[in-house]
Amino acid sequence: MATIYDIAEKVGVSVATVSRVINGVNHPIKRETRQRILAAAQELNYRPNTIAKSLAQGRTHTVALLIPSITNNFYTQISEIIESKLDEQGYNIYLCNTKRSIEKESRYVENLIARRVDGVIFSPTRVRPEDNEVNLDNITELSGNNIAVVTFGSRFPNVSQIYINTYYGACEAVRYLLKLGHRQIGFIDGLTAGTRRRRRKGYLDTLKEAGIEGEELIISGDLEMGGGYRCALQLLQRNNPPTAVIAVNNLMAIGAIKAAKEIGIKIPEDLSVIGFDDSLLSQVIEPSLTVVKQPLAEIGNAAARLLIRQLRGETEAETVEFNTRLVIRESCRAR
Amino acid sequence: MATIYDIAEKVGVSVATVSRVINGVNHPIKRETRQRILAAAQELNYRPNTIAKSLAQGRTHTVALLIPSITNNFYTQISEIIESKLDEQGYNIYLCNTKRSIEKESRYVENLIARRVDGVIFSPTRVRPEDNEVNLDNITELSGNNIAVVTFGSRFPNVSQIYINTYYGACEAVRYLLKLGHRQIGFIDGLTAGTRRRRRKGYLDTLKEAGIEGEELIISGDLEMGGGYRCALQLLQRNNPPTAVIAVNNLMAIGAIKAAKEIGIKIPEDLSVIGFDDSLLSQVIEPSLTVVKQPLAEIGNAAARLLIRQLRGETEAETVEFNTRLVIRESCRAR
DNA sequence: TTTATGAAGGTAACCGCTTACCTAAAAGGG
DNA sequence: CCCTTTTAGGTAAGCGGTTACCTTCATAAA
Repeated sequence: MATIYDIAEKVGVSVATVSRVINGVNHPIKRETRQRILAAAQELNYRPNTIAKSLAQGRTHTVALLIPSITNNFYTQISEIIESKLDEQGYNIYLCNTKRSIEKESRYVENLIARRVDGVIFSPTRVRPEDNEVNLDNITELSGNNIAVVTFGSRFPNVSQIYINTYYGACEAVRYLLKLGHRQIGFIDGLTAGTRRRRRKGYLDTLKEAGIEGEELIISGDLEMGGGYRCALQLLQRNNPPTAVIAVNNLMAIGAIKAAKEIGIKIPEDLSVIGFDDSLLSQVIEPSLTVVKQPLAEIGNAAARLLIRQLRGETEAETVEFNTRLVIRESCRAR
Repeated sequence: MATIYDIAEKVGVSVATVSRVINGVNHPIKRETRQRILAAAQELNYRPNTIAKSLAQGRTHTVALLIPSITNNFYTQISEIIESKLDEQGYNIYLCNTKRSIEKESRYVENLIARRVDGVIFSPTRVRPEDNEVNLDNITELSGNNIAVVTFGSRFPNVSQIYINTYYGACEAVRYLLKLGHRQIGFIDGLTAGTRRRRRKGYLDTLKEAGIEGEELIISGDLEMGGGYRCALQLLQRNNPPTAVIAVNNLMAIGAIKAAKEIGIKIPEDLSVIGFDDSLLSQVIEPSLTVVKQPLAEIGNAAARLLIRQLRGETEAETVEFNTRLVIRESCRAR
């Protein structure tokens, strides 16, 4: 494969001149020389070697997207925006799917440091609340090695991040159900901590304001449809079952609807359901699902923007906060 | 950031020795020296520089996933498998989302050559049938620059590829509908060519065998839900509307169901619907959708396997073929 | 005419690591 | 005891660029 040395030799100039022409740097070059160099490059089918360039310049123009899932609509929507924004700015993206495994996440962090990525957009995984520190280690390792970091989905000190106020989203959902006359409101939580803890808190706080204890109607499952299904079955088979249920993501909400239908509970007549995260699924299921929607496009845009800001050298951490929006469809009814 | 020179100096050995220890190459090293080097590496918080290594070795241990969409379930399912297999083998993955833009695809190909990726898993985009050549250019450019290539979703000569026999999938779908007594079977196609042409051919061939002309019941739209919706409306508002309809992907099938419902056509009583590609959506929609399912996990595994094979030096192109499977749910009925 | 300035290009060190080839001493073999 | 291996390690030339610092003219200004 041709190098700038080959071009230099062919044209009879030095590699410095070739490099300048190829990169269009601000250095005077005779028009004719430039053209001869470009012609030679073409003829030799020259391809710049980004690896060598990265080594020399200490910048790779590569960033990583470190996320818990690439099949979940929430992350794919955000990823699509991020990819498009960063591609525009000349960055390539490493796809790092942690599958909610802390080990894999840590391995990837090591790997990304070794690969000298310029930045990382990171949605950390936590298996248990105590794992907070593990993740902090990963983040401080990255920043400590001079890698720009933007996080979302968790809060960390001194890191640029996107914060989605799902606490109020949960409050709004509960308030809506209270207004519809529900008192027994179940809550289907995830097994892991993370921001979902705040949804649970919003749920509990709002109930308490209304003088209701919610603790015993909380149940946890994995974040998939099956989890929602199983949790709903358990909730609905109590002797004092809820008349409404909130699930922390939309797969679990769908699972809950499925479970209810199967045991003959009509939605929304007998049971109101609210999910988090919007997606086609929520619109396609019958009845269509009322959800607490997170602004995915904005989140993706903001993440890309914060990262680019840092890559340009602005160093102070910035937090961007977004609110959720309750999208009312057909899965809730007054009782 | 510490380099092997720093370690060498600290321990009092040459960089060659350090390099050998760090990489555990097969070269005798005194146990004590090894330990002192490892200790020094630890102390200096040494991180190997993959960039330098790549430059020296001429291999980047990086591959690219070049696909038309990262929000479409079909690609995300496959991508998840590919990521996990290649990660196991020590490869990082560039996420390249072409969004079905030939320009973006070509830009990415240039970029990937410049970045000296070791391989590419490529699902090429074609906007029109004539664009075949454009894509071939991309593929020959890649292989011409000594980059391993595995394609899926299109057929190319002399390239390792996954071939999904959607022709027979389409035939099977049509046969199933014929057996249910349908004669007027509509076909909702995509606007672009690609493998979908084969589905159309399967549809037409099978109808012809049964002595039916299908041409005039073919209609094309974009590959999204809206496209399916609009196409279905047009088909159903003819004066001799179809009693069954096949859509080339599942989003369009869902759109078609939505359209039918809206104009008061009952599914499956008045209209049978079959989609391609399985996903949660197909199961969640009511009635649940009968689909021609493609074996996504197998496709992903095979793609990764074929690529790894090439990365290990086996050069002859290999084609792996998969068949689809008709998953019968509730969206079709005999008439 | 002298001097400063800009145009055009060259030189070579450096980025961090790999690795073919070399050296020297110790161990083993007959 | 001499010769061959093996062990343990060093030397230095790449890999393909970038870029700070020169040099050499030609031109313009004084």
